[in-house]
Amino acid sequence: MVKLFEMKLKQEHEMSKNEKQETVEIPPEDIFAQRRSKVAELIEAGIPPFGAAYTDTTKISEIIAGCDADPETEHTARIAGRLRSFRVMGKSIFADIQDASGRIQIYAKKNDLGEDIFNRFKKLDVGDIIGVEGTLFTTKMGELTVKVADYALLSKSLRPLPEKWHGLTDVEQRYRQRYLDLIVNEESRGVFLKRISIIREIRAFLETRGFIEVETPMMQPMPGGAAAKPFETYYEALKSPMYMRIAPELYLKRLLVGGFEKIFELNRNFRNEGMSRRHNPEFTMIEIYQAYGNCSTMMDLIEELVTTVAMKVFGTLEIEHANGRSINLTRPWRRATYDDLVKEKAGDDWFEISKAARVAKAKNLGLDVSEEEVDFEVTNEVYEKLVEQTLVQPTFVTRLPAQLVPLAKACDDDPAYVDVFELEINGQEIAPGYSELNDPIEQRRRFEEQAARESDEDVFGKIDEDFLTALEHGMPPAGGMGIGIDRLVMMLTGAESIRDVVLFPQLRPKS
RNA sequence: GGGUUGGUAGCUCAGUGGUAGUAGCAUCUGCCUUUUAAGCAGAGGGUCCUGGGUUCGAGUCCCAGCCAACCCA
Repeated sequence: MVKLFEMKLKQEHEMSKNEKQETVEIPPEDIFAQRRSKVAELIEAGIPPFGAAYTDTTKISEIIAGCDADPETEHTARIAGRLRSFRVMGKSIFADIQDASGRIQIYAKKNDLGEDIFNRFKKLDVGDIIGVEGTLFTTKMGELTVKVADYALLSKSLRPLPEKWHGLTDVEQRYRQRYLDLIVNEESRGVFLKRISIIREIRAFLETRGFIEVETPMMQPMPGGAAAKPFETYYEALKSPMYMRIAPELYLKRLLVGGFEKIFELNRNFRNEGMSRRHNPEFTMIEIYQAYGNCSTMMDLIEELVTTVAMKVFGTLEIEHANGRSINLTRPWRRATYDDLVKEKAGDDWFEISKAARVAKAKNLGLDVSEEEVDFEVTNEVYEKLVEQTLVQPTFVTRLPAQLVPLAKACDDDPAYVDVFELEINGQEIAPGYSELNDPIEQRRRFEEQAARESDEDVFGKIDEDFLTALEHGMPPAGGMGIGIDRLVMMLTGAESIRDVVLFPQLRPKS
């Protein structure tokens, strides 16, 4: 290893020599070239610019906490991180170093380090990753600072960090070069750490209630469980087309048939649709199924789940959003039927008047509807455009029209409605929940009906016989639900865009 | 897909039809041993998104395109 490294050093050395001969003078504005030449200088001096391990360090946050707790005694520190700022003041240098836990000032003094080490330290750049050892003191200005006794260059940075004052403001660059966003924007780093905690707490919550996490195929020969356009791929070995899943539902139900009773899967789904503030083509969803439960079992479960997670991660049920809205997650959440909510906006007589009257009324309300639309679509337009976004506080919308939700169980008292809910928070659908359909005959009928409607699109026209066969063996009655994790995180963190809660959101490839 | 706004130095941005800005940050040089958006002095750095057009003259006005953001579908 050492030998290899030396060879590499030598090679780079030769290379840099050649480069030097060719480029006599590096223009000062060419930062990359400047940094490359610093790398060459380091190699020449026998100092590896991309150093080795630097272990036995302490987290910066712990150093700070330790000093706060006991300010009297002298503390020492051994830390590693990235240089975030660098202030040379003649024979002394102040710099800030940042690790995953926090940021602390370091101070290098020529008298302490000696001329050689000090001059080498002076050649460091903002962005370099270094290790530092020293004692702690407080400056005149009262800032806790590590006085450098020794340091090691762990990785030279060849490219500059974003501008120090404005930071990284370009939205596109924040997404494309998320690592810069994470280095520079503490809020952004915070949101992702919150996301990670939310997911961890969801798992913890479900596991303490006896749910088990399962994994089902993401590549499926027939995409199902939702109405969405799938991504298509091809499996060479089988010489057959495959689809990225749009939902895990049909596989999870097979597991209910197989005797697993309380299951969940938390992972990615893929939908071949446009992207927007609320949509990323791949998104994270958790689906949860509980045998012998139903729709209201699921409502109770998600109320408890979301409030528990919010308390664990944020310590509060009051979520403040940037737009001044505040969301109160305190239980119990409002439960209202779909029809009642529509009537609130469109009038109590909405379901009694003729279809033509409904279309006219919808137009009056500013909706873009036409006579050709099926009746339930006109009503749903009212719901989607006028009702949904007004549901800021958590609301379970229940008893949806059967046409809207093909996979759920009908209500006992009226087969035109299904026993489901949609949980709306902050004007967004966070989670749908169902009393799952476990009647294989009815399920087949609905599939066939759907297939007839969509026969022009070959993928949807097919019926998942394998799934029906499973159902025909008997699936226990069950409650099921799916929670859009990205949207849940948006709601809990106050993020305005899904791109702010997905580390690497989908973007148009740069040519 | 439609509308709005924008694209000027590495970054953030000024720019009134007449040589592109004493701009800030960053970079380079010099001074500076408790600074902190350190400071002071100096230097270098430009395909004004692309292509047409109007004009004696276009970063600026017009048209088309590309890219992005925001809103709407």
